[in-house]
Amino acid sequence: MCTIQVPTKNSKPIWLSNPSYTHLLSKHPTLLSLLQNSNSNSHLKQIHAHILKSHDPNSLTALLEFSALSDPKRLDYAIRIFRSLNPPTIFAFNTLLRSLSASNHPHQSVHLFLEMLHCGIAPNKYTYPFVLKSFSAELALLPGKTIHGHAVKAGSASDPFVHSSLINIYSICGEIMDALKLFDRTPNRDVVCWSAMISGLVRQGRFREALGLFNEFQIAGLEPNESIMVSLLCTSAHLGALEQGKWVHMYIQRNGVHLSIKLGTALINMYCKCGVVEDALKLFGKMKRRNVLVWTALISGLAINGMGRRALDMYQEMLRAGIRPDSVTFVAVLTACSHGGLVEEARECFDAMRREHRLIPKVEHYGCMVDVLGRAGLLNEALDFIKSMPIEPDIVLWRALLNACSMHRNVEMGEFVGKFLIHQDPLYDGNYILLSNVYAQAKRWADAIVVRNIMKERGVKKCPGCSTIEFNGVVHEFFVGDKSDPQFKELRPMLDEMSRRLKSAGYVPTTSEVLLDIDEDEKQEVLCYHSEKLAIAFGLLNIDSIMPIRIVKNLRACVDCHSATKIISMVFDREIIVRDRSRFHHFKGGACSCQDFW
DNA sequence: CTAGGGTTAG
Repeated sequence: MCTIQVPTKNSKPIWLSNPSYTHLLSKHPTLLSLLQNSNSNSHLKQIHAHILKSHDPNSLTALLEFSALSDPKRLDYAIRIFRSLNPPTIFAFNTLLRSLSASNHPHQSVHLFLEMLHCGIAPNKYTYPFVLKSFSAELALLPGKTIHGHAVKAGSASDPFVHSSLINIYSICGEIMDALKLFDRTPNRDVVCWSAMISGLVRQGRFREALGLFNEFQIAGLEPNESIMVSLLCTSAHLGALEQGKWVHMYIQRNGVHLSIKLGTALINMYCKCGVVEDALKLFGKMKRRNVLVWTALISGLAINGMGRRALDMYQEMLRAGIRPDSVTFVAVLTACSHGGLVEEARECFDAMRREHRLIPKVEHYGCMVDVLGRAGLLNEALDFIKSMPIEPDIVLWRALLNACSMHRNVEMGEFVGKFLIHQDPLYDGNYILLSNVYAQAKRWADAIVVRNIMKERGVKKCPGCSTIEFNGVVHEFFVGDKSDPQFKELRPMLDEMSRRLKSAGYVPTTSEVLLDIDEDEKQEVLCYHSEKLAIAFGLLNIDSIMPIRIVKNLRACVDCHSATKIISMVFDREIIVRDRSRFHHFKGGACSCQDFW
């Protein structure tokens, strides 16, 4: 006799919210009655025993499906049931492949797929999406291509699900051209096919192309689904294109789109990355469910907007709300500390991460700590910290130290770290620039020039400064010293006006970072044409005077642009918000939100 | 039984 414990009133039927389980259970009403209110493994075993006695293969498959999909921990159990099937059905194979594709070890799919072929069972249109999903997770391009070939031969490649899965794996593996080729050849593109392609472009950082494709999508008269909206928000966040991000938000509101947790996270992230923290907070307040990703997006958003203290408060609130922080949360929390100069708080968080939250710090967490210590000027301590690390420091971490050396004008350490980094990563321009800055700040011009020459000899090009500004829904781009730009003529009077007003406000250009072997006047001239200043001039000329001027640039803010922008915000009485490659600067009334600490 | 999407150090 098999005894099944009667479920109590309070036990939660957790899987009933998941459509696949309801589907499964509806096919097997007996199982439904037994499993509906039970979530314990002993029940599972009892039911298993019961089914074995009844010799009902259908029930056994149903139990396999239940074990494979209800909880990742039950996958082993599912495999044991699978092994008892002789021969396993295509459905059993698919179910296990489906479970593996969502598990932490998707690579096992390949063995199962081969076993399937070995058993003489032909994969069907359900098999391919699962296998491809597993391979995507592993970035396994070649196996993916093999599966592609299989699907073509089997006549399944034109199935819309298989087709989208193929577009997805090619773009995840960086083979955008192949993904586009498939996309172009799609006969009746459904929305998911578009969304696979758009998200593929976004994933590869090809934001302009993604926007272009979305434009085509709209022309085709289709309505975006949630995935496309998330991809668009991600694009807006990367480009700092607030207008476009707001458009998506308006679309959501106008069409009564359900604000899912993913969509909410994407919106919060977009507002933070566009420098509009208030709107991010407003949205956060409206969200009914908040998981660790939502909280982390907000904490990191506050951090990059110079609200380190507020970010830490948020983190405490998250703990009080019973949400467990993950490894990414700690990156955000430590970033908040580093941008806010909160050294002690950072140390506490770093310790709490291990002790209280049982998370092993990864290289990025050590990197954050080096950044915290380095920015605070504790360079020797930062170096000792690196020496005591139980894992190998990476290039990014060393670069944080070099950056700190440059900030705090420590030539000895800067020279050592800079040379080491150039040796490690000779093709990266940033290392040369930082080292030559370190020399220039110490007025060691000859050394600075040597570094620049080595860079030139090796054909390493300095990434040109570029600033963008959104106006009337169009993103305008300005490059450093780009006098050939037709807009430059129009900007000229405003640039002169800026110069005049800056001078009368007592502004003195900071030329220590200009390395060219030229005289002081020329250096000042070079600084005037930094892309950021061109964009500000454009903003002052075109953007409505009650609106803040929002600029996104590709490099870190240079010292001169930073001090000049502070004064411009005062003498022109304009709020100027600049996003540099790692954080925000909110300039207002002559001061910056970063408190000159970036 | 199937495809797509959210947070991450400088």
